Amino acid sequence: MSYQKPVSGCQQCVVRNRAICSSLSPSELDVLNKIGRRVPVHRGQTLMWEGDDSSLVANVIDGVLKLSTSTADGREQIVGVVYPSDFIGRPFGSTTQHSVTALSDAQVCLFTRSAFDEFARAHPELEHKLLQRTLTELDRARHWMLLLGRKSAGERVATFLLEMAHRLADATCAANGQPAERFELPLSRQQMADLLGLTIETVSRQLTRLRQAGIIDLPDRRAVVILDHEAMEAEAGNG
Amino acid sequence: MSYQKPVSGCQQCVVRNRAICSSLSPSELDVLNKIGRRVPVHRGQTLMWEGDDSSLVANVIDGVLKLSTSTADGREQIVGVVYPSDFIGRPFGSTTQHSVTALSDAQVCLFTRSAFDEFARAHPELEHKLLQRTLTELDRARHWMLLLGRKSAGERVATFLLEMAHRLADATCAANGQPAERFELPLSRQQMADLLGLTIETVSRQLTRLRQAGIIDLPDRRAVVILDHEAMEAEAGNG
DNA sequence: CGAAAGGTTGAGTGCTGTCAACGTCCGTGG
DNA sequence: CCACGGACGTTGACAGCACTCAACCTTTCG
Repeated sequence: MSYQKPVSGCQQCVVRNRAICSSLSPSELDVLNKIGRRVPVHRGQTLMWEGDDSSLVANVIDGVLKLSTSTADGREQIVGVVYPSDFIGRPFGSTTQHSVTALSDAQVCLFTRSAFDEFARAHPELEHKLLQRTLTELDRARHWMLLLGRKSAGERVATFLLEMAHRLADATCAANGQPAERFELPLSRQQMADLLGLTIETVSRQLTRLRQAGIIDLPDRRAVVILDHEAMEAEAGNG
Repeated sequence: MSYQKPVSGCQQCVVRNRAICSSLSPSELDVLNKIGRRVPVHRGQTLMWEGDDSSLVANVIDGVLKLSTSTADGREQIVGVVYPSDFIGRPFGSTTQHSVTALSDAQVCLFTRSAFDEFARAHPELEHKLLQRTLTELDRARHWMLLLGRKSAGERVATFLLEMAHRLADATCAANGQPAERFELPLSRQQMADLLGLTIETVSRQLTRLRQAGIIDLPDRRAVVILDHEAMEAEAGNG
């Protein structure tokens, strides 16, 4: 991993006002500046490995990354997807419980865990932001457990697309004036399957079914257009 | 819900040294004492409802409770099981994302969220304990996602029994000198099914299969004895 | 242009859900 | 004390959804 010189200035950071650092004063930021390094991560590169000693933590500046775990025989489950301003790694703990891999080229602001832990202990406002973020992630993870434990393949795929639309959508208007949503998937079919607890073939079939039903369009492999938002909600099992 | 007089003394609390309150000095405990109330909860009673305004939080003093969510059409998923010294409720957030229901008669130390939030903001050591606990819960939830997304019914039941044994086991020795573990399940078959993302029939069949294979014994409806720990690990898919 | 990676479609199987009957345990009330 | 009813659990028959295996198509890249 190629370390670069210290972050030129947290003040100019694009996630300055959204990441947990937003709790800090300019002088505190200067200190943080000295212990963090901005590091580029290439698509497919794994930043942390499941089971490793937890020696690094980071803020995501740009790009999308996955968190994943595997069984002994190689079955994989994606347990989280993180976006700019999200926090990754396991502070205050000895081992990392899941791997972190870049889904797109990305940039992260990397800290050694020991330096970050020490800094965080001295800055309660930062810990508070981290607590809020962790509580939100826990709610999200538990909500996903409902999908994995109780939803059908059709419901899983529809739920996933709606969540992606919610996170990524460029709201536009179709020619007929009906609202439409288009976005680019940050995941391959295999990654969607690993997130949804399905196989690649089942994901593909469900997407085809939704397309043939006129509920979505798939202009290319990575693009999705939601044509009928109401039908999607029904497909997702939301009332 | 019947409120009782304020906790007579946190100093004497059985979870005093394990719950997040362990971060507090005697004088700080006195303050906390004034805003918390010890409340009994009967088996089956629901303390918080999914979707409600988050107006209460609590520490578990005694008993076992479940956290659960449901789909619009009534399918349920248990997303967590909490034990004495665990924290429940959603501080610093407006709504509760899952219901909390007692699996056994229980006692909790209840706070209004507003009072707790205010107290926590003023006591960084308490927030730090809460952060550690939340990070651990997040790791646990994400690990359970692997079970729900990727494991077979047999693996799920075996994994669940091993985790229960780990949490509850009275280590004993069988007559032949081989180590054995016996424990009482805090969950009914239906609740096990809701936790594992299975049906009650499938749980029952897998238990019968493990019993007939000589890997476990089921002395009565709620008791389990693990006869062959190694075989259980293999059944659980832990390589 | 060819190969490799990613994605779709089809045929068939099997695991787990559904529906139903039956068994067991326990508390209640005659 | 016994009869009854309800909650809980087990077992069986069957069906269907999702997985497996395989072929084929599309896109990308050397």
